Amino acid sequence: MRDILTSTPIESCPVRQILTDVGDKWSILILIALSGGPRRFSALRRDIPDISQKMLTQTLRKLERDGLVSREVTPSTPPRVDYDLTALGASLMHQITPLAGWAVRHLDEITAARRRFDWSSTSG
Amino acid sequence: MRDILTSTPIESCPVRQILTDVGDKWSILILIALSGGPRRFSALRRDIPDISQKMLTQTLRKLERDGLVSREVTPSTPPRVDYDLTALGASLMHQITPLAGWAVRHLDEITAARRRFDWSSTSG
DNA sequence: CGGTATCCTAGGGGATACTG
DNA sequence: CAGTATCCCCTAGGATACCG
Repeated sequence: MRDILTSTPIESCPVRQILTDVGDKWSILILIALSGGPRRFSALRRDIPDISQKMLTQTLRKLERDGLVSREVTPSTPPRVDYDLTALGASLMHQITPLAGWAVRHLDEITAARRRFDWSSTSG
Repeated sequence: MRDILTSTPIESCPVRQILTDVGDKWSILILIALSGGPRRFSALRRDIPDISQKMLTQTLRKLERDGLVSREVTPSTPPRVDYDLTALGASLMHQITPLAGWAVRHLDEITAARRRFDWSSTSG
């Protein structure tokens, strides 16, 4: 796998692309929220209480641009916008789920490692 | 899965933790390089040509702190430092590999979606 | 309701120089 | 060789205000 690094320009490493893409502050949270089914803008705001309106819009646009999320506008008054995972987005979440499982199983281990590291830096 | 969002404080969502952790500019690139076997500092610099010395050190420290990477110093002159994946790091990479496969298989699709999005934004 | 537009700041990350 | 230390820039992202 290491040859990915030399065989392709770094910028185009596919793993890196999706990890940095989905690794920003809000993307996965939105994707997780949408994995429960379609959701309106305001519903997403409630799902993720501490996201700002700006970042919700901005991140949704990015995910839409990537083809991971669909956006359907109903031009009523007041307007109504429904977001949903696309097939591509759903298939990505299918990959994320085992990773989520790993994270849950090993979070304690990571936390413990951090404590050890910080402790031995401080005192030893 | 959506209940992760409400059942726990957002900050502690485990998936988010590892994704933002490994989603920074250099982490996966280093982890990928190390998944080929142990590697010296200077070898990693060659593997990832455009990383700065500062960021290589800094990112390695973070990964070490997380318990994903081990660091072994041989105090010779000149000094020698070997980095390697820990068992935890290797098990993480085990989860990343299928994700990498997905990324490779669907990168074209994402790129196409972006072109469509950018095109329809520009022209109508 | 579902957005823009504007302003502003914390910190990620590069370049360069120095050290044991 | 494998790092610190310093400086400096740029952008992700928050707060606030306005709009159809």
